[in-house]
Amino acid sequence: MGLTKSQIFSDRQNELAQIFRVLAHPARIAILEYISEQKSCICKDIVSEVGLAQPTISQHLKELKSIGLIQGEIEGKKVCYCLNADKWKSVQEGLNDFFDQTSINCC
Amino acid sequence: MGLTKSQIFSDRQNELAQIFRVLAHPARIAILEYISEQKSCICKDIVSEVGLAQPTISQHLKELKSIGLIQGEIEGKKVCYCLNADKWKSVQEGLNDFFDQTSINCC
DNA sequence: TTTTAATATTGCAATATTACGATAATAAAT
DNA sequence: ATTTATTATCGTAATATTGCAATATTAAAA
Repeated sequence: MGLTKSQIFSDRQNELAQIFRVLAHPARIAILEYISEQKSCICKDIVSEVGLAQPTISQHLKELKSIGLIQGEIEGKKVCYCLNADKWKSVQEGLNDFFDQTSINCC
Repeated sequence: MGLTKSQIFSDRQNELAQIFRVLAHPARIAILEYISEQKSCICKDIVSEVGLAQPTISQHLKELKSIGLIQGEIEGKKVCYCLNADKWKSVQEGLNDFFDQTSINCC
């Protein structure tokens, strides 16, 4: 079918999966790495750096914004993207909680 | 198109994305959590616990196995699944490296 | 105010993923 | 040997994702 049955899972499970999903594309990894390396993080520069078409990058940026990992500040006709440090930290902590709580209790 | 252009990204970026992709489904989160909670972790039990059809669970288990997060031991006609503790730890460390290295250097 | 530059949105084609019925494979139980 | 139980695989339908050309939007520059 292709339709994830989200309703049978807990909110926490769906939220975790959603975070993983946003990170589950090499272009979005590359964008995050590039943004974090640069002082200036203009969309146009991301396009040339990553090597995908501008609408494609814009779409990936939208997904990263959807969970708050990055934020875009409008500066004239440019948009300056940067990481959201607080969200970045809290996502990392959330994932660590998942890894820690899913302890080993093997057969 | 629907075809990720993996060749324009680094191995590391593709590998990270691949790990995130495998974790990016609530059923697989639920399976990992359930396996870790149980002493015995037979496929049939996962099917009743998670609430998806047996072929669907089998497919999800295959994906989790593909990156080594779980392993299945054949016991007669049953298969006993458990977490791979070493891989679990190394994946967690790899993701933490990514989060730490992607430092904040904002505009 | 027209042009130019930067970014977002829309529409669409192609591939990927999800889910499950049907069926195969395997091994224990009868 | 046949049946039963457990898991894996195949085939297929439906939804999701990826990527980009075309176009819209917005604001600076000329």
